[in-house]
Amino acid sequence: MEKPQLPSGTRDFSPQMMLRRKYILSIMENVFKLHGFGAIETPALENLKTLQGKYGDEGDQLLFKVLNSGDFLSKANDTFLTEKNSKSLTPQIADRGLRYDLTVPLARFVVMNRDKISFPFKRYQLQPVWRADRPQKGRYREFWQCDIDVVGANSVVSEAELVEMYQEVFAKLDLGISIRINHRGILDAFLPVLGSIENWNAFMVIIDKADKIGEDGVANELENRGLSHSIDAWKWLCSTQKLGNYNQIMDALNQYAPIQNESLKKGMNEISAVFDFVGNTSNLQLDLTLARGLSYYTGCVFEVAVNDNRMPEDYKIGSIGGGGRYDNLTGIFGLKDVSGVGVSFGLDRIYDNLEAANLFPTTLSDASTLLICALDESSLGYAIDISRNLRSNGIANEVYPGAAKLKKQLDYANAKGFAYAAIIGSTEKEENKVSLKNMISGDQELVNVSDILNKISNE
RNA sequence: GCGGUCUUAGCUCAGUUGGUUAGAGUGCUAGUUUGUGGUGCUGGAAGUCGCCGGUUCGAGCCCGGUAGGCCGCCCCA
Repeated sequence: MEKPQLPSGTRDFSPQMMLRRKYILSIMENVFKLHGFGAIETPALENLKTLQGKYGDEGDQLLFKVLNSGDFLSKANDTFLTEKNSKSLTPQIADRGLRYDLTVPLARFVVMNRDKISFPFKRYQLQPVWRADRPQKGRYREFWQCDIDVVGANSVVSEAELVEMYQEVFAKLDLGISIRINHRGILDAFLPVLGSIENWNAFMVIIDKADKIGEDGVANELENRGLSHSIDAWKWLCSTQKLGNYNQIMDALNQYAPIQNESLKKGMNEISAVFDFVGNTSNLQLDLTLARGLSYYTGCVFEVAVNDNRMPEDYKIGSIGGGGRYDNLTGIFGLKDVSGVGVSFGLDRIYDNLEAANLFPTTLSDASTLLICALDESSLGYAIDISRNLRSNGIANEVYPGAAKLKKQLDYANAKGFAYAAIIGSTEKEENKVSLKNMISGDQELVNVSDILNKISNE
């Protein structure tokens, strides 16, 4: 016999888990709509051409590719086949792949539908994405992203709005967070210090590890990678992190001679505008070491982490949201000068955090109000009549399928969390009544069918 | 993609230095006076001990491989 098994990194969701996922989703969707965002959906499958080259080399390796239909090997190059050269062979046998995120499909969507869209285009999208990553806690191969993007406007009003939307969603979920913000312009200002774009890239990758390996760890690694000339800049960055507030960091930026250039000025102006527009900046922090991996960001970048003292001490998974501004993404698909900014909520990690801190409302339930229990086959028709009648009055209810033993039916009622059971046997049927039992108190009384509605809604 | 670790009943887990028919709790199921549960009692079913191979008279236990879970690296939601 074949043992049932799921592909690595994928999960089933039970009814209880779905209740909780929908709880999170509905809060987000509600906030998104209040800000005037509209929903779109795009296919799970995209052409590989659309996806490749947008996420850097690391990202490309994590794309799930889908084999072409039919006799896909017949068109493959003989040399690649005999050499078993997967890298060269893949483009010949796989034209499509599963989407890696929702931002690149959005860019494709915007370009393809530019005649129907009025800009600025504010859309939200709640859909799964796939990454061929090694699964771990908080890290799945299929997971949901909840994206909000504003395309076709370059004002930082949008950045500020997105920050506030993060705040609103997590306030409603009652989860404490901190939002880190930085600007690519500020990071680009370090280019003269590093000397070359290669050095700059290496520098960004290394400083991104700061919270793991510490200040000295980063300094050592810079030394090892031949970037010792950048250690002063790193030490300076660290000193800004110790400054308490945003104004002090901005002052420090103004006074640090090696990076005074246009790029810095642009970045600082935009950051300062965001801080001005956001109503409550208590959980918003300017963090000059925030780099973020995705190669398409050009302006502000964001990252959201849980910051809640109800979380278990040892519970740590990565960020639960992130995003930024991208000026050139639609350009790849032939639509120039369209700027976009967007952020993503990681549904699965938000779920994991809420569960770990026990922050889901206890009232979440999809149980029906009433279970109708027939004691004999001849009462089933009567039970179904009552059920239909109550349902048309908006009372969620169900008839237990079949005249099973009452014990079994009540066990089911308990397991599923019914508030009431209506017990029906020959006596009740003849008198046109039901024995209405309150499943919490255990009280039971014989009531007329017409009184069930009142009884249930009054208590 | 690399390293570590784990996998025994539907679920959570015991299983001593390799030695007869592999256990517990929970869940499931059937009884326990006619039609009353969430808390009683009695019984029952359920495991080729992840999978493949090896060592041995004999393997849940030792060895090799492989799949999956978890953890770390890489990267990220």
